[in-house]
Amino acid sequence: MTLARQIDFSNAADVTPSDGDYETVRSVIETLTLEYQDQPSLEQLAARLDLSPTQLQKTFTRWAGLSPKAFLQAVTLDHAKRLLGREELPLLETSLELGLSGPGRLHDLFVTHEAMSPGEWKAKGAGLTIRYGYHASPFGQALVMITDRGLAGLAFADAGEEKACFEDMARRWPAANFVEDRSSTEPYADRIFNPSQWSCEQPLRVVMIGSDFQIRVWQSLMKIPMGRAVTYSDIANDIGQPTASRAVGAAVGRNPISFVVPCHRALGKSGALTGYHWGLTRKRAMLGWEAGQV
DNA sequence: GGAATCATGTGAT
DNA sequence: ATCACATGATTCC
Repeated sequence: MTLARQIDFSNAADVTPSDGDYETVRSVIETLTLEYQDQPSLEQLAARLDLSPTQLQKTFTRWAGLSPKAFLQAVTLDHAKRLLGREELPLLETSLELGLSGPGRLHDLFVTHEAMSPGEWKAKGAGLTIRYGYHASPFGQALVMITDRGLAGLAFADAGEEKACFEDMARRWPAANFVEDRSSTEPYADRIFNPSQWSCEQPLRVVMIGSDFQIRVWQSLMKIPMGRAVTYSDIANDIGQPTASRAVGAAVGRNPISFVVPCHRALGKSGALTGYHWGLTRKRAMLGWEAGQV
């Protein structure tokens, strides 16, 4: 069973599922954004990947729920600015009082989150057992990390980079004890990347391990609904430190639970995608993919 | 308009 | 102390 198949629950019936979708899609997005000036045609893109134009069209649409053309539109500056939603203040203000560990509806994937105490954070994960495993996802190989209190980390790796990806994550909690255990991380992966399983009856448990400042930033990110976006300075305002937008950027960048904590919905004030720890292409992919999940 | 420049908070070394 | 940042506003051409 492939994740690509699970995700496209709307019209999966007439397509052949394939695990390699993200590779294809990634390459198309990269080309499209790198060379958008020469507007490469579907034929040209397909030729480079050794696919027929119709194959490519189908693969892409199955993945995103959006044709390549519509996708491109969904990740332009223009569209990003719309996502930012001029002057409709409530976005972040509304759900301000969530508290640290109360359950709540945080973006469209229902999660409860709790934060590690400052002491636990300072211990750098000492005494903590973290189980991890790799799973296929719409955005490449996903590295899932869990503790007995819930999901603690989610990272992405392109083929061959799994090792580096793991080390990147493990560095964050150097004193923790890591155990590979694919079977216990699998349910999390299933759950996260399958929108039809997003429900509040059994919320996804998430545990945030980070400094006080980082946790405030991440909680703020959780309030951004799917299909919307905010700027780094919006977040700075939300946490009551309006001049700290740059620090916010740094904290967003260190978010260990990418996608679930929707750090890809933070944009520069101009609407430009300014950066992403796991690659700008992936940030575009996530934004476009979400645009197709309506 | 766009490049260069500065003020800026946080966390790692 | 110092430094690198997924920023943003200002100030020059």
